Amino acid sequence: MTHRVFLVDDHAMVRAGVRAELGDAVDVVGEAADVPTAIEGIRATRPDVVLLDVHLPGGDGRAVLEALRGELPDVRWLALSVSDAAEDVIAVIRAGARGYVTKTISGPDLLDALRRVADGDVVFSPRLAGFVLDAFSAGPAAPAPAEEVTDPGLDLLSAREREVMQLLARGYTYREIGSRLFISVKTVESHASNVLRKLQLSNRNELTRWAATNRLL
Amino acid sequence: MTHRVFLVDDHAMVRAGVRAELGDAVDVVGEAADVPTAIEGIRATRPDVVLLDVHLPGGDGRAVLEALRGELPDVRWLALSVSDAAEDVIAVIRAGARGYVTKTISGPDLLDALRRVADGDVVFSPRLAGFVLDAFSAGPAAPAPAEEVTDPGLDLLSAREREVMQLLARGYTYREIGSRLFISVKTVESHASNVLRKLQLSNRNELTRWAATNRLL
DNA sequence: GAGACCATCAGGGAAACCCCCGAACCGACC
DNA sequence: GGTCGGTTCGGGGGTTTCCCTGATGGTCTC
Repeated sequence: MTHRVFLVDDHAMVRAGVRAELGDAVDVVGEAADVPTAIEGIRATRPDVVLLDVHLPGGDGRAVLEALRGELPDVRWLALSVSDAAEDVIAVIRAGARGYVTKTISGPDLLDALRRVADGDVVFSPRLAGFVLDAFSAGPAAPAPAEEVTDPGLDLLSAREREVMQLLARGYTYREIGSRLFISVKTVESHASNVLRKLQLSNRNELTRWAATNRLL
Repeated sequence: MTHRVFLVDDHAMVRAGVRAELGDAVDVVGEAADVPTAIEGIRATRPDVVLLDVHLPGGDGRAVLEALRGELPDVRWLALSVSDAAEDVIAVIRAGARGYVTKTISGPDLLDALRRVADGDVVFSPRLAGFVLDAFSAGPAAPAPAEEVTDPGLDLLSAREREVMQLLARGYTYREIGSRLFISVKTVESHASNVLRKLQLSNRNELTRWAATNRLL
């Protein structure tokens, strides 16, 4: 069964990219580039999931969500954004989105996330899960508890990968990590590559920042 | 005039390295590898400055300082550590040390730091100065005000260097920083190199970590 | 036993990083 | 007028990062 998806993003290229990546795996029932068009289109098509860009001209994507969540309780919302700032994530989650992924996500992963959200799961990019959970445990303002939280981030990594991740975040070079763990530089490269891919990070600086903000150092 | 210095560090190699680096520029009147030996030696030799490792077996280096500061008020203390954790720094400064440098410091810089401390100045590694000042401005528990604070860290950097530093810490590549600031990649390289040297960091990962722990992002 | 995952390592290559040197221009300061 | 520091670049070169393909062997599960 293909889920019915509505796209909201002000960049036509992004919408085209999402369409191309998703292919026939889902049914894209409509698109919108701004808040009014999105509200109208979603109201008309009643999709299973709305893939919602957080930053839109003429109001946040959150405005769309808040305008319709009462009216269309069966619609699930997955936030899509370039931003990984905690405030953006938490704001849209509090508004009612069932997930939040960044635009660095791969096509297959996006498809998987859409399906999970449509099925009622809660989905985050691995690197975001940490402070989303922090925010929920700290501030008791969240209404709906998550049935299932996928991608707890660290749990994606094997024990060895976690080990390498820590040393990467602490600034050690591949060579230093290798001699510290008594493995070759090439093995460290493998683990590092896996870590970055699994956490959807593109280089070790993002890893360092991620680890620092999540107090994993 | 050569200052009389006492070394406290549990690693013989570190003590040997300090001796070698300092050469005849100072008079090393004694060494110790643990707390009791240090207390005894310092009491016997009454040096101008004690170069004190923060982490010692059988008690912190702070124990040495607290045991002797009342008895020997003329002795100046310079903390030497591998740690740049805020709590370590602040604890030993509050205990009465007149400075704190990490073991990444160069020989000439260490000599300079020792002389400054012996002369009554307060000396920090540039990257530590930030949160030391923060701690003092936040918690008013510090007894002795510093006559002169050298190396205020961020203040070491020019305006342009601070700008580049921020973007570096945020993970932008040299190329991206260049196009964002409308300067060439080579100029970015120059600024980056200056930033790392001035903050005594060896690569941009350490910079990212430093900026993250100091909330400069 | 086949498949899936993990850990280990290799070769190769593009890009980025970091440093060395030198140079030019400019403004401030003595 | 000279010196100093900041900002702007260039050449050159070694190191590091990151990805690609591919290979081996171990464990675990179905």
